[in-house]
Amino acid sequence: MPSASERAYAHVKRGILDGTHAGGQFFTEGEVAEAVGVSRTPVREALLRLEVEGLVRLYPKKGAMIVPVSAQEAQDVVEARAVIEEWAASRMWPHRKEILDDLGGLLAVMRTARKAGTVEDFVAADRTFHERIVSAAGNAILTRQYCSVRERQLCVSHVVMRVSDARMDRAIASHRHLIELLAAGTKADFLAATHDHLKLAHEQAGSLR
Amino acid sequence: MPSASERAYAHVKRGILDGTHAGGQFFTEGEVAEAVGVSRTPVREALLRLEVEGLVRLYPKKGAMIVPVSAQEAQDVVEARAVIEEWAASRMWPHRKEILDDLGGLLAVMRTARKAGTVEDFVAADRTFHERIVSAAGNAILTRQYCSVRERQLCVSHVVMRVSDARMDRAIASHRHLIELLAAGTKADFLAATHDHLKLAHEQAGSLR
DNA sequence: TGCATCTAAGATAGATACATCATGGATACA
DNA sequence: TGTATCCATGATGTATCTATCTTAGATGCA
Repeated sequence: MPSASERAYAHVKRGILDGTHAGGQFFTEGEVAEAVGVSRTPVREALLRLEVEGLVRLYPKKGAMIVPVSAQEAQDVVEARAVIEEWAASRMWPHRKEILDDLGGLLAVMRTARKAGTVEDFVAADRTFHERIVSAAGNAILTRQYCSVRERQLCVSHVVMRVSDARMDRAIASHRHLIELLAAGTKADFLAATHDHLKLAHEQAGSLR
Repeated sequence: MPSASERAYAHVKRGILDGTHAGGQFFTEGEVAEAVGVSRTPVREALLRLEVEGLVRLYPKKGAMIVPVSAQEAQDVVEARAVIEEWAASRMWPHRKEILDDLGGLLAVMRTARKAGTVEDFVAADRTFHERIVSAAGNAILTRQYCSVRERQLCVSHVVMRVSDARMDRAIASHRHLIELLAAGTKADFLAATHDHLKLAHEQAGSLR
């Protein structure tokens, strides 16, 4: 059984990420404590972690606010992704063979999720796909920061758009292309494809404002 | 007067950053609580924040350990810096005039600190110098991550090397050069100079292993 | 001597109690 | 009626207390 503070953490985070609680909304420690069925102490720890991650903002003696997603932030998230992913694409190139199988498996998961219509699974596989590439670049610090950015992007997604079937199809094709290039392409082509892949996300974020 | 939890946070962090407490060292909440003169509750919060930042690692029911700096991590820190700073250099170029005065002031601070031999001030000014450049690129997420990386680099520095007079002189020259390029150089030259500036740090980190 | 087990000390995790502070509304006065 | 002040309410910040868990060391047995 997970600890009380972890349950509180997961509860609040889930509420934010799945869009149940919109940005800008205020809430108190007591509310969370009662909802989760623990005391305020573990809730405080959970909120603290969430603040460091940038999901909530704590106002001393007043309460907690879910950080709203601004148009600016949507852009920032996508740009941060691009900076790290494009660096990673170049850096991981020599190690590409080691993760090809993993990536193929994740692409299969995406296909399955597409057919089953389980958007959650699709998005998760997409995230893992790119995380595998980034972690293959071998820098623990940047990998960690990348994961944090992707998580933040989940909140943004709820504001910006819904994941449509067409979008999933395009994503599948794009990921398949990336795998093909890793398996039997040139480094330059792979970098270009990575860039294009991210440009798509950039344009989508741009549509927010 | 700062809150109890902030005092605890500052106390522990200072101990780690200035090298008083070496990496790998264990300590308990109670020790910190007694040293700072507060109860264990705010200490817990402080340690939690420090764990998220990656400075300490908490072992459930056992205690806290100061994360030791490995050779790998020293490399990772420098590389993370380079990735963000080189991106920032390119991105902030159109806005360079807005921060020139600030940068000049910081260079002056570095010169003063060099003469006075106050290494602390020198290092702080150096950090702020680069943070200004990164924040001028206008991405709040990457700026935040950059600050976190730089902070981590402080721990690394204590392991890798001491800041010598010669090193300070070189740093001052290098920063002056960057300012000159921002004031009246080309973008390409500035990017190249940024790259060189970071390569120096990279080689220093390489000397750790 | 070597190993398994038991026990006691000490640390964290969590709950609860209390102090402090911010805020909104009621009240008194001009 | 408008405004300033006061107070009640409710939230956080901190201290303290209890339960649980980990582990080092003592103890007993082979």
